[in-house]
Amino acid sequence: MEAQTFPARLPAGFADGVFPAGCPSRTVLDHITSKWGVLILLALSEGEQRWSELRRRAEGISEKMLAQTLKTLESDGLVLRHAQPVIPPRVDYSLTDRGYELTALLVPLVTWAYNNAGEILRTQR
Amino acid sequence: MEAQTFPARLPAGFADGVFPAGCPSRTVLDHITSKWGVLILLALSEGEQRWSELRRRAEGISEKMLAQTLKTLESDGLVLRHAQPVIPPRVDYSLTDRGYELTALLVPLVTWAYNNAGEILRTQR
DNA sequence: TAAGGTACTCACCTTTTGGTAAGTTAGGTG
DNA sequence: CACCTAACTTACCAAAAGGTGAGTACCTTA
Repeated sequence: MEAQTFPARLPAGFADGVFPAGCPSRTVLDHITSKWGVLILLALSEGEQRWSELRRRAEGISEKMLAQTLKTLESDGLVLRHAQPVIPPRVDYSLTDRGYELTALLVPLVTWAYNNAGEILRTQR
Repeated sequence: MEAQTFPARLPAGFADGVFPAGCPSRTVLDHITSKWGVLILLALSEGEQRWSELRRRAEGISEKMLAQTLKTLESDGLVLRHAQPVIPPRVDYSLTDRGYELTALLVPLVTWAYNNAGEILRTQR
């Protein structure tokens, strides 16, 4: 009764059970699990949207953080920025294929948080 | 061609596409997507572990953050703390059922990050 | 009697994160 | 000619996160 089996298994790279400090996946994980990153990715999972629309959806985000978050996600190849040279400016943001791949995993997580948040906070001491 | 269908759908509570600022799920989401929270949950998904073992696995974590993270996860009902009254002290940490439910969703996400991190960072600019 | 082992806590300080408010761009509109 | 609009950028400041090193408990072993 040594090797118990659990439902979900970590990738082989973590076979020793250690999550190395300098591992590139830490950086990426930080981006995609950041407070605002999650919300923006989720919003975009519903389709292409403009800057102002994203601002509205991720309630409470500042312009600074929206800009910063979008830049990070874009440079990670998760979000596509399509700027039209019109005045006033119009910029549409959407997910790349990689972004869709990711939100497919992110949505269940957020859904779980949404469904369980009530009971979790209610039963705190 | 108005209502495009995407692979993953958000819960009905977000039907308007807005993620409210005061929503309880934001708090829970912050806990479970926190830098150290993810790592601890993942480590525990491999089975019960002692304090010192968790410290080793979540490489780079300080004792302060380990204590803080474990307290948060425990009060969220995700982690179980089992202290044995021996000297020197021995404390075992494990996942609750709710914790396992969560890691089942978390593991695929981290696996994705692990598999894609290399290419994401390589193709930056 | 002194040192060792484990799981912490605390005070203090640094670093990072994030908010606020103002400024920028340039053509279209009154 | 002044103002509007949308999508930003910048400087400055406040708040939060996080690291460091010391201290604690207490029984066991040398």
